[in-house]
Amino acid sequence: MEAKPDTLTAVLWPAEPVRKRGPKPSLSRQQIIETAIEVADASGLSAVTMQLLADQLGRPKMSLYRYLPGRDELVALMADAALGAPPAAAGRGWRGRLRNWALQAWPVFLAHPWLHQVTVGPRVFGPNELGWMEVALGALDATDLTGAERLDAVALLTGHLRSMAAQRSAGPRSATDASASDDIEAQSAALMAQLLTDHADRFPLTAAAFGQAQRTGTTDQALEFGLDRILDGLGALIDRRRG
Amino acid sequence: MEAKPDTLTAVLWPAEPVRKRGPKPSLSRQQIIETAIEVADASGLSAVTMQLLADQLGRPKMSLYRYLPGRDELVALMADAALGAPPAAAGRGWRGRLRNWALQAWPVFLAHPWLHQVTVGPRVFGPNELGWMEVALGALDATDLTGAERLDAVALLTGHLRSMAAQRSAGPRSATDASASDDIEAQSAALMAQLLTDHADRFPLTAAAFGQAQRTGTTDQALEFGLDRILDGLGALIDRRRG
DNA sequence: TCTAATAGCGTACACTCGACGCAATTACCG
DNA sequence: CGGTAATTGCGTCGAGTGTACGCTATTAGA
Repeated sequence: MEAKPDTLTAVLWPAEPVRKRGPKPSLSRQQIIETAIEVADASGLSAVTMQLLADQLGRPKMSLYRYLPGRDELVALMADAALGAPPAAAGRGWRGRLRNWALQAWPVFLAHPWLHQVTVGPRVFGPNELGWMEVALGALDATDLTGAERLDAVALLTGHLRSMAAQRSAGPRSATDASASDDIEAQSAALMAQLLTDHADRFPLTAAAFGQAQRTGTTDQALEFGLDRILDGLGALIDRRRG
Repeated sequence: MEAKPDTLTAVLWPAEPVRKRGPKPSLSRQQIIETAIEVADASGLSAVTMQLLADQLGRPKMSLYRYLPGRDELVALMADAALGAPPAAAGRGWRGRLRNWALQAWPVFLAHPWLHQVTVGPRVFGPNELGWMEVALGALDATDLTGAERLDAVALLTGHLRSMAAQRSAGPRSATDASASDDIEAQSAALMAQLLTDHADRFPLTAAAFGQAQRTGTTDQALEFGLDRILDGLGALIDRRRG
């Protein structure tokens, strides 16, 4: 129920493995995490239930608690595992590297539609998430930005990524079918269109912009739009600092 | 459990009030929403339970379902009510107006630490949320941006606001005490500092940036940093379009 | 071989949201 | 001024959820 930062740290940053005495575990933490990620990818994070997970693994429910302190810790482990190892830095200059970094993170969020609602707010970072951050900060290493500015810049980028990822996949839904990603976005757009035609007098600008955008824009364009705007803004600051 | 777009629309955009025949309701939907917002502000969104709400109102639990189809609809109504009526457009030029718009939305997110996790993803917009969007689009009305670009620009801004709001208040926590906002952020920072000193060899850039930032940066600075970067980036595009 | 530590996991318990249906109340209409 | 019909109040119940606790079986180390 409650947040347990110390337990989360202990789980995400495991200490030395001690020699065991008792019987051999018939399951592994990695196994649980992997199937949990599969379930979450297919049916949403709310479908990741200790009961379902145990059924999937062919064990009784309570046996899972030998490997994990609780569900919160499982989710944290899922997030860091789903993020995966950070990519190698690639690209020309800070801008190219940062852009590549974001474009490499994007498919990760698309592959795990629940990831954006978990990598948010004050939390305990896992090794992989810290690794991604390290790579992003590496892109800004040659600039004259201060430490706080670099962190803020990376936070701005990740915030945009998460925001766009949220647009793709619904929030706390428990979708049963896998074809929900496009459906939900299209369904939401249709509903919005209906709403705006019904109340076009109260929201004329929104109705006009939406009507025009519906023929041209997609979410991928929104991603690139925000990305380029952020990079432009960062570029202006970096140039100002250097000059 | 499931998402019900049509029900949400019916609740958020109520039709004409029909004349009633039966006994007079002893509660009102507005009353429920208000106390639900109070509970959420004080103890987090997860504390908003039908049971607790009913206790707070001095009624049995099931009586609430006469006023609301279910919890999802309640949360949607809470969100639109907490957002409140949009502010009047104020400021010089598109930049001043957009900046004011964001700075007026910010305290709303701070006052309702759960709002950021609800105004996310494909969803049914309420009247107030659409009103806010209309005002933001009004700021860009004099520019040469296309409809899609204007929507993307507003989405970029709101994404940043939500991201910063999430940084302040924890995610799905159920904080008991009210002094959690500063505590959690400080606690998280301390934990991050500990983590980075423990593994400074693996994440040297992050450790350096964080150590430098911890003495200077706050979350309010991060908000303004991202805001100014976004506005700079939008300005570059707008100037390019005009020239 | 004996012992001590560990894994497996059955049985609770305290919660959650919500479906259903009956009884009481009140407004409308003849 | 009735009688009818619709609406509210809400008790009961079921299907979920996470997890504390403690007993038994197993196995590595002394």
